[in-house]
Amino acid sequence: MEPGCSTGQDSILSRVALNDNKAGMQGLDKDKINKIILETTKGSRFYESELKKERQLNQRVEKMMRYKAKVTEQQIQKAQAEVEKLAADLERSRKLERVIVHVDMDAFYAAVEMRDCPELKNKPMAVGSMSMLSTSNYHARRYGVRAAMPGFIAKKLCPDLVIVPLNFDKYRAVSEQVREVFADYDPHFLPMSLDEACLDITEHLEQRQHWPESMRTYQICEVKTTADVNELQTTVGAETDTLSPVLFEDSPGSSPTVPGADGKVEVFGTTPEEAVREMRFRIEQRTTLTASAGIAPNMMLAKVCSDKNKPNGQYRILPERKAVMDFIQELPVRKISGIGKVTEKMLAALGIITCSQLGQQMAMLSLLFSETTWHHFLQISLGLGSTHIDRDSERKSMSTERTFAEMSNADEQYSLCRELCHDLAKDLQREGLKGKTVTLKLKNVNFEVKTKAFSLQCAVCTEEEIFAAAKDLLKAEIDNVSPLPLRLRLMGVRVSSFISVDDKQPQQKSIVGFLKIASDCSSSAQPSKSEMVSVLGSSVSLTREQCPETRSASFTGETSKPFSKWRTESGCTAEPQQQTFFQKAHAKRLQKQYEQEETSDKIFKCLPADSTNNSAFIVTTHKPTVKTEETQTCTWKRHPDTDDTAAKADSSLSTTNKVSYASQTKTQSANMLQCFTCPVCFNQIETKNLSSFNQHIDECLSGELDNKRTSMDGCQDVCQEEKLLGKQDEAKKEHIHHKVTDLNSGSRTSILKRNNERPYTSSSTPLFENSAHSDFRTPFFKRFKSTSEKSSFVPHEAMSDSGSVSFQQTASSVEVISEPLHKMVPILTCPVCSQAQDTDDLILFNHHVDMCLNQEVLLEFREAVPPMAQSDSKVKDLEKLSTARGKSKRRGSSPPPPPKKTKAISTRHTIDKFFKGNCNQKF
DNA sequence: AGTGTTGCAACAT
DNA sequence: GCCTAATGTTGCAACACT
Repeated sequence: MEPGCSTGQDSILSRVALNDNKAGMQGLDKDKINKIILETTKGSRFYESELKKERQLNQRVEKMMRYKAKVTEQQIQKAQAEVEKLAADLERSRKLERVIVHVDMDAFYAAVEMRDCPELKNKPMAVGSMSMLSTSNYHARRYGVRAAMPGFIAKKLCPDLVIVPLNFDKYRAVSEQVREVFADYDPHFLPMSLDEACLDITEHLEQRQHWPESMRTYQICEVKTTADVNELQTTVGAETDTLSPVLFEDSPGSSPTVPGADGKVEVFGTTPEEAVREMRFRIEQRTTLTASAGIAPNMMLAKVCSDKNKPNGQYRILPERKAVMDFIQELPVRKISGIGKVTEKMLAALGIITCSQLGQQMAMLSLLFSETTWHHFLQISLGLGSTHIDRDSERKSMSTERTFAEMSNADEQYSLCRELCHDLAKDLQREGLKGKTVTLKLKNVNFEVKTKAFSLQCAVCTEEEIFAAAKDLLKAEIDNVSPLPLRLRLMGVRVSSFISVDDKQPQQKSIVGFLKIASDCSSSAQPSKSEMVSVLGSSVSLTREQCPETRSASFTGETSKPFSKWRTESGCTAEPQQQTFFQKAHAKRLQKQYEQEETSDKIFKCLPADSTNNSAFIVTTHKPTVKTEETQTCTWKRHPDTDDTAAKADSSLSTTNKVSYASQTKTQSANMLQCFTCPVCFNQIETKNLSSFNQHIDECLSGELDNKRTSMDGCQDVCQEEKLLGKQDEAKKEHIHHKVTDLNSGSRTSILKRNNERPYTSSSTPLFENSAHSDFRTPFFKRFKSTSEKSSFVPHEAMSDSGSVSFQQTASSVEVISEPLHKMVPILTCPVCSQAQDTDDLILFNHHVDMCLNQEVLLEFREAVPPMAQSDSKVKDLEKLSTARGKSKRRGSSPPPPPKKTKAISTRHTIDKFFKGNCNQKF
């Protein structure tokens, strides 16, 4: 046996054996079940693979223990001080006022199948295939059959098991019904998966206090499943006494739907428990399916609570520190979302099983685990979690993968690869996504998984483009094992690093490209959604030919006609289908687009007017050949507790020359009056349907409105502004003025300070070393300041020389932002016409630039635009690909990626949903 | 040489 | 005989820049 391989049967059992950490699985004959599982699985390649993983994990544990043995008392003391300090900080920031609810449908897929096929109700059944089960009903769980178990093993455990194939369309439809109920309690609820969601019902509860009883009264329609469940309880209960008492018994807060109650009414109270009981009642009435819920002051606790009284039950942790700590004390760490098999084992090796033990060993944990990880542990031990439900997390990647019987033939492998690329391309195009990284995932017959990624210069979304990269990665792997065949059991293709609106210059259909009739270089038949968004968001993109003498200076007014050198980068152009685009677009996309613009830290915005009428001038310059990015951003970050109309001005000068105009309008719900910003004339158009808005744009494009709107003088704009403001409430008007004032009073220093508030995107390389604490740990881990400390520092860009130069350049072009303007009158020079503007009002100035820019765009358009040089970057990608075999290539220091904002609602659980952080260990 | 950035692999649900 | 599929986050090391 090799060193560190102490894995015996007991150890491997933790991997392959029954995991009864699931509702309905208590009191089973685990030994008997495990014996069957082990007999079935032993000797298989899967088993061998699990053994290998187990050995690796054991080695990790041993390494950790060896390090632990070397830790000195002095180190522990020092660490203890740090832990206590952070704990005190965290304690101070504890928030108990939100009422967070986590709802989880009971055995969802199985319940849906049982509902639709009554014969299944009293049989042990599972949903999935012989290869893998997704879930099982409570009958099947009595036999040890559970989710993530292969069907063939389940059949050994329960020969009568009925396996029903998955039917996602059906589950999606039911999920939609459930979500409609959720939306009544929190319109911003966060779906975690088809059967799970997190809600913040704080506001609902406030309103509910004033509701008359009639609004809390529901008529009971008898739900058959309840009767059946009761029947089931009797039946199953008769079979075994070990059935969990909560399994089929209504818990105190559970659904009031009882047999014989048909036609009666049920009145729900105003407490959180009553509101959640009502929600579950309504779900059951609507779908005849039951749900369980957890109510707590944060998401982490709510998630744990929802499991507490499963099925068909609920549990609440009162919003008091003591209640939280009492709940946490004896809670096994494995119950916490984010602590998996590996972490559980690592902690168990340290004698940590419960959350209170976790708290007791924090000093040691801080020495053994990375900063992120131990911070996460500390939060758990204090019962802290996220109190803010963020629905805006966007999709980061998209992939498709397939498992199959052994495939060793290279031709077949390439053909499958192409097939996967085809499917993925379709999915990407459906969601309008393009990404720069293509990853190939391979699993060989020994269950060894390997992923190989390749980053392209150009974002891709077509089958050919993806396949071009994927097939090379595959070839590299085939060559690697040659002359032996590559024996695969799984292949997957993923595309990630989605480009943001700002980033997609080389491919983005500018309004010019969009209007130009030309063939689509990307061979993508359909315009992507992002493209639609970019048009809808009125994003006009021009790219200037690289021209050093006009770079940067163009914004200072030193160059007389800087924009004359701009041309469109519209290699990917579309048919003039604007009508179709607009018709297809949903108002939400406009909103999303605005948010994208707002959160991008690589844009310069003179001033967004307000949240409902947001017009911003964005200037970024990039010089692709220059390695250092000259970017400086000034951000007025939205305070989380304030309203959503963040006053914000970002300035940046980086090195590709790019000007884009973006304007966005916050929209209302579909059939309400909506306000759109015309991408041509920038007028605010109020309309109930997009068609009339489209018509308006058509008119603008045809020049009719263009002619009508010849004046660019401030008066007209003021009138328009006033007109608009008149339609908003006074508060918003006030807000605009406030923002202008805020901008004007911002001195350079204050801007830099505010810049610190810019949220840090996650970086594996911390920015600031904590010398005070790093001394004794640095050899093993890089130690850095805690997040809270980081925020008090000036961001690295702000401190860099190039950053300050860039800032000044920016500042000189938009003096409004850089000097204490309440003391001086700014001179605003239009970067398009180079004329000094006789106004200090940024709104007016923006309007002027909008118009100038627009004139330029239309002029360019009329003069027929040369095709973009996108092919250059494609050639580069090909060259890069050809040299990529077997070894990863590092890219040069290109500008950091801006926050990726693509549309998506994550339907997966992520640790981050419950905390901020992950659990990767150092060992 | 020190530090920031990027890509990959591992680990999580 | 047979052990899924999709997606997110982080640590670490290699690379690039100053």
